[in-house]
Amino acid sequence: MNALIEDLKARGLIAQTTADEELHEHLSSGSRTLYCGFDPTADSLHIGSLVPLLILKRFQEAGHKPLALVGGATGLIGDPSFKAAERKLNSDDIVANWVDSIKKQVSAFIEFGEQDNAAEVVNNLDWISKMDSISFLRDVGKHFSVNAMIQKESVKQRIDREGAGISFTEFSYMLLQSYDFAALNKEKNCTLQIGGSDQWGNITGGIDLTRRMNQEKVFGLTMPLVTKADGTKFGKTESGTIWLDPAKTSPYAFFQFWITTLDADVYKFLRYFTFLTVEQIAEIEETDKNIKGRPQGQGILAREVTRLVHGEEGLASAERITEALFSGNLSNLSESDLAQLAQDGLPATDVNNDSASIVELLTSCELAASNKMAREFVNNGAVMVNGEKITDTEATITKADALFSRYTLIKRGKRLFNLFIWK
RNA sequence: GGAGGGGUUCCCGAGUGGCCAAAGGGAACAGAUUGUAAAUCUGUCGCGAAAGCUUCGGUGGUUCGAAUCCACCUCCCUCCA
Repeated sequence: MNALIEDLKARGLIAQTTADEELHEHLSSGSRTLYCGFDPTADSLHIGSLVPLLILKRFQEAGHKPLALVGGATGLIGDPSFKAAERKLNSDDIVANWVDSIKKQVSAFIEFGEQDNAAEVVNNLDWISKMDSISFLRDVGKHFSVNAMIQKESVKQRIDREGAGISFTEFSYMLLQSYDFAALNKEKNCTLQIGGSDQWGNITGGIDLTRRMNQEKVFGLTMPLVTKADGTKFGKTESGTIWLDPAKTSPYAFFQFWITTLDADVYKFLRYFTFLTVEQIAEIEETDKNIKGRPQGQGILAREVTRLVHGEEGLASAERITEALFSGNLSNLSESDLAQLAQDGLPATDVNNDSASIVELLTSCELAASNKMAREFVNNGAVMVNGEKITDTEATITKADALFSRYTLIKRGKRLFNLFIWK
């Protein structure tokens, strides 16, 4: 039995593998090369890609060589797997830009350098763009049966469902990804592909193609889809997707995302998203069972994952804001603390007058979408100004009332803040 | 190329001339309760203080009145070739 696979199993991180026993043997008998693909569908990855990224890292720590494939070519096509509808094509230059930013992000998780199992980032545009359409159809396409392809669960809803449909472009996606595996096997002796469970069809396609083109036996491993106990979608909040790019989701917002993890999910997420051992996590869970009130799991999860993604500094800034806003008294904050909060990525807005109505302030930032909503929030008692509840919709906030004549901190609801800076 | 079916407010989806800012569900938001949970209960959920205004793929038309009828355009789907 292979220790790494056993650990992944214990963490619940394995959905399916091909040739289970042979895979154990394969990984135990030497340093292997594996890859995972990341298609550029935006200028940043989001936390949905965190599980595969961390698994690449786990493999590397176990002595294997990870390849992060950025889909410069496949990103131009669009993966139809389990997607309800055909997607819009993005232009070459946009995708090329995305490839660059995603390359950088991916690089933060795995070690490069001189060691034998140093990571590499590859781009499938490098080999796919070299292939002409005749070779594609003769050398790759000939190995695929359309009969088999339309049977794949991943495209079923597009084929069966009334009102859906799939273009030849997206239908061919599987062939490109399959060819990636064969090409990486040939060039880099890559023998394992990992991915989310939605990639199973594409991965097995690649395994078959590699056997046919290269006469090589290669393996696949998929991770389960990350789900939440309440059935809502993982990775989204009221303010949208949680990105890995700190410019798109601040370390503070990122930290907050994890801190609000449901009790029912937190230990599972600790196993998925941290490098704490399963034994350590079991201990945390055991301790939490015996304390009344707030469990410690969410805090540990938030700290571990924020450190992994944003480093010690990002974690420190996230914790500073969290500490200031959620533990007790705002009046304890010094002027430099307040200045630091804005620096650390707490949403902040400049105000150019000496006074403004509460409604104006709320609508001038993300806290309220319209005057109507702003009034409703005030009426509901959802608005706090510098820690004091405001219930008068006509209230005026002045510079003179500001903390240090400069800062007004407004809270809407349980955990949404905006700092106003008077000029 | 031919025939047919569609595009409704964040999503799904009802609505075929006035009672429609538009059913229902989901998501979301606020309050109570709590642990910055869950569950539950209450309220909100186009804009506007209100009068009212803007919306049902687009443009134009019929009508006292249109999401609903007509014309053209556009995008999507299904089947046939």
